[in-house]
Amino acid sequence: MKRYSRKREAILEAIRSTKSHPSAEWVYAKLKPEFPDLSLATVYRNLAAFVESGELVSVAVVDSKERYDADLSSHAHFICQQCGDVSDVDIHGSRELDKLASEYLGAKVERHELIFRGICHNCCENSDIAG
Amino acid sequence: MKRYSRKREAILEAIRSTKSHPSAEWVYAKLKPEFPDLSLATVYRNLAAFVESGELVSVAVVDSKERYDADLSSHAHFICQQCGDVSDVDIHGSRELDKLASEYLGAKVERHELIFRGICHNCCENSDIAG
DNA sequence: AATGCAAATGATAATTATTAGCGTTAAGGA
DNA sequence: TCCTTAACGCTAATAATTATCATTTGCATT
Repeated sequence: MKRYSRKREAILEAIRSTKSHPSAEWVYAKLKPEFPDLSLATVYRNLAAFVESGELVSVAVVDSKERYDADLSSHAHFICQQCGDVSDVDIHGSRELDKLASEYLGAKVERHELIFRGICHNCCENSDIAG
Repeated sequence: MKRYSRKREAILEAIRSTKSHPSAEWVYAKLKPEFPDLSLATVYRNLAAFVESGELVSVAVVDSKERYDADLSSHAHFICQQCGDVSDVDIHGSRELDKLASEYLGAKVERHELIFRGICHNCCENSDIAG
């Protein structure tokens, strides 16, 4: 039977509170002050459970670290190759695409993800100054 | 100065020889018989160098393992969530998309990747038999 | 309120892909 | 042939994630 857990709730809320698509480590650091006895394992455990249950989505792995998103609407992402920042791109993927791919492959296509890569606005400016 | 290396050539050729989008480990296993003194570190080193130089592309990380592609044309991929198989989907991404995202973000968008996820044809059939 | 069961947790050891360090080998210009 | 150093093999190190297990705690039942 599934039981209530204040920490679990806080972990979900932490992801929901930001558009930065955080990592497990980020969540841990954010909640540690409020929950001094929080264990990193609990963060990993709950994040995995939330992805499993569909309440969170894994967006990408950036610098070897998995990044999560609580925004379940179909949208694209941009990843800065310099600073690792992950941001939303409001281009909505159509179910049509999944259908197209499904017919092409003869597979059961459940979803797709669209990821742009490049250098973000901030990093562009900074390299301007440096260069 | 860059020097010739038979092993390096073989590593690139191994990736080029298949549409399976192999991992470093796969390349190592494939070449080990022909090069008994091949080191796994050499495979990793050369794969990273090829990605750096643009001769290979990193497609995705599947089951914690990085997967490579020698097909540099812009195309999408499908990843089976059951068996980890990675296959091509001949939907070509347009430069228009990158431009759109670039304007949306004010960033320098270099490329994008489109990844479909689901259950591949084979795994669908097998689960039919099993169920 | 006390009790009992199993879910949830904390702490930490284990796992594992990848990278770094370092001494050796060998490509290829002089 | 000699010399420089790129490329290599070997292996230790790194680091994110997972597994293990003893303890804690939510909550249904008494």
